[in-house]
Amino acid sequence: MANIQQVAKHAGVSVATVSRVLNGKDKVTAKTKQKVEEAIQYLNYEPSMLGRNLRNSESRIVLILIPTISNPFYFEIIKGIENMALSQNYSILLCETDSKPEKEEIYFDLLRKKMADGVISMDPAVNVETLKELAENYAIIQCSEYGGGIGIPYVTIDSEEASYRAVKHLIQIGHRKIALMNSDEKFLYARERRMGYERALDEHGIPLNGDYIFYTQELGFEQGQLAMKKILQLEDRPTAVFAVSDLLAIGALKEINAAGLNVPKDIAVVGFDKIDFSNMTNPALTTVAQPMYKMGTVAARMLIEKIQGKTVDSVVLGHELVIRESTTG
Amino acid sequence: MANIQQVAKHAGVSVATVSRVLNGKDKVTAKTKQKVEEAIQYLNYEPSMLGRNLRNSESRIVLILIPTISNPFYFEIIKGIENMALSQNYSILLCETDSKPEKEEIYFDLLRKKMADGVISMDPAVNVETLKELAENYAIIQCSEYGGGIGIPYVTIDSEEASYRAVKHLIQIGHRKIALMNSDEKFLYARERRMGYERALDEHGIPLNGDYIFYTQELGFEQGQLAMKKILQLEDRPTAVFAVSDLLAIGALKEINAAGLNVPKDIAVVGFDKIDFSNMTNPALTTVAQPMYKMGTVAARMLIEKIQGKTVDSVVLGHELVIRESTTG
DNA sequence: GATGAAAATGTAATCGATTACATTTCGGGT
DNA sequence: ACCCGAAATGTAATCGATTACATTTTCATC
Repeated sequence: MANIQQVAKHAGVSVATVSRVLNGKDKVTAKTKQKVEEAIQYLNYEPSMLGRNLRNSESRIVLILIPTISNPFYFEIIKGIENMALSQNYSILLCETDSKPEKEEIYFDLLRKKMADGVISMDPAVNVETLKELAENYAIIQCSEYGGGIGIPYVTIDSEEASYRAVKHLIQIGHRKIALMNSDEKFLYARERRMGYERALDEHGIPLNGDYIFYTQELGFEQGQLAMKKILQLEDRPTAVFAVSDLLAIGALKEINAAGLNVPKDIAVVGFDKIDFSNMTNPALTTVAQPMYKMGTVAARMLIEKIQGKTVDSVVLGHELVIRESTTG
Repeated sequence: MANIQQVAKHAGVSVATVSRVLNGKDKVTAKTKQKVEEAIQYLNYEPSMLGRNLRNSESRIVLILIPTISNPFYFEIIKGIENMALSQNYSILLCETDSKPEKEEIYFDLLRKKMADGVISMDPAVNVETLKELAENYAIIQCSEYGGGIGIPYVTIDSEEASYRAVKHLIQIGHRKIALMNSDEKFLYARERRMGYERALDEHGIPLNGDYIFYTQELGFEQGQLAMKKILQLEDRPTAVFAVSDLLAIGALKEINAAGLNVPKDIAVVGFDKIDFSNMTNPALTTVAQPMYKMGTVAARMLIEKIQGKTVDSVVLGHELVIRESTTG
């Protein structure tokens, strides 16, 4: 547990020289460098980031805000962020907010107290006012979800278009009675996905049926089951369901099976996100793939640039419809 | 972005007094306290943890080492750790090692550089030698996985007993040809689970059949599929499969379905861990529930006590067999 | 109002690094 | 041998808090 003073003393040089060897940007003679390195070896010295961070007024930590760790949707994004961050010597603090303002505040406080250099928010339920306020003084990027027009840079996909394509696929394979399992429209992406749904119907001359649109409070498996229960009770039962998350879709799948019906023969199902599990279900799920890893790396790069004081622009990434058994049997 | 000096000046007191108000343990007059609080308000002051951490030689961050974030097994444990940690004013840094020593080293370095106060390791592939060495100077707890007899406190379940009960359940509902889908026996828990399997067979007079034991490199879905493929090709096909992780079991499930066979009629399946998804499959999976949330809180409490210099003892928690459709239809 | 112990507050060292600026050393040219 | 600029190294301030110890204030008591 030696410090830089002791290393300097042992090497017979000043702390400045030790620091220079450590950081390697200022010049030191090969000979002194060796002396210092020997002392470091000998004393088993590891520079303390506490001292360095204070001096540099940085923590080299970035926060990732997610509503819950249980949604596999975030896995690849997080990996993307992590790898990019690590390559730039940042570590990531994963923050589960449970969509609760109290927990959100705990993590925002880390930012205010300089324990974190920036935030990547993926929580759609984040308090936009607080975020806007924080963005004036701190580096903040929104990833996947974004509040819309608040001047915080974001990286996301074109939800409207993705939704449009998913529904169009269902129409093209012959469906006309298509239910939409959406999340609460207080979220921008939910509104966008409904618009895509409507545009696809409209374009193919299918009248909009309000009874076919369902809203769920969260994007989980249970909510999917519940919504599907309601759909199955409709008099004029849809022949296809488009769910705005894979977990919802997997819930629907299970419920359809439980009712003794077949996917996709009786009801086709499309999900959204292409989480790992969408491939493990029976049948495998047709779904919209978001470029999650890329999204993560892009978000991380943007954040780091923001931290360095550069101005960064928002990014919209592409997506892809992955057609599997739940629509084509 | 005010600092404590400016607050002191503005309030007309010394920095010591401001610090006392901040920490609230030393006494200050109501009047000065108010003055200070007004100054804090006025200047929008937030104490910097960088300064505080340096002075206190702590980071108030704990590391969680997991092989991969994609295995839902860790969710509840992480939640448990997080909640306990937050309640004690610690934040958690989630570290995905991908079971690679290089990544492991990055995170261990954070510990050495005082960026973290302790580690909870859940990586079975962790380098035991390094861990042992680190444990001499730093607070380290092993959670769920443990290297065995290295003097690092751990919290886990009785794997042998859990495995025994799972297999016994299969025997009790009539199975005698039971395959074991195990992971590499370089891991202690894998050896223990095989022992439980053997004990159950032995106790019921069922001879051990080496052809029924399969080893997989990792505990994922694909490995489960692969192993199941091999099992299905056996001449004397087993009527039941016990997999040491739910992901393996889910892979098996999918493969059995793909072969046109029925679970549990043709082949019964038991998993291990009770991850969220074990309930979402069709049929729902019989599995061994580990008390994951509890495990997390216990591990976190142990770690914090270790950080505070106390000595802590290892803990073995209970488990529970959850019987669902994949064995009882 | 003087006294003194207790309570409140202040002073300054400290944690461990980085770095602007000052000083020393080096080496080439004459 | 001497001079001078460049290169290497050293000195000390700095980041922003906490806290041991010193000093001042308060107030009950006589």
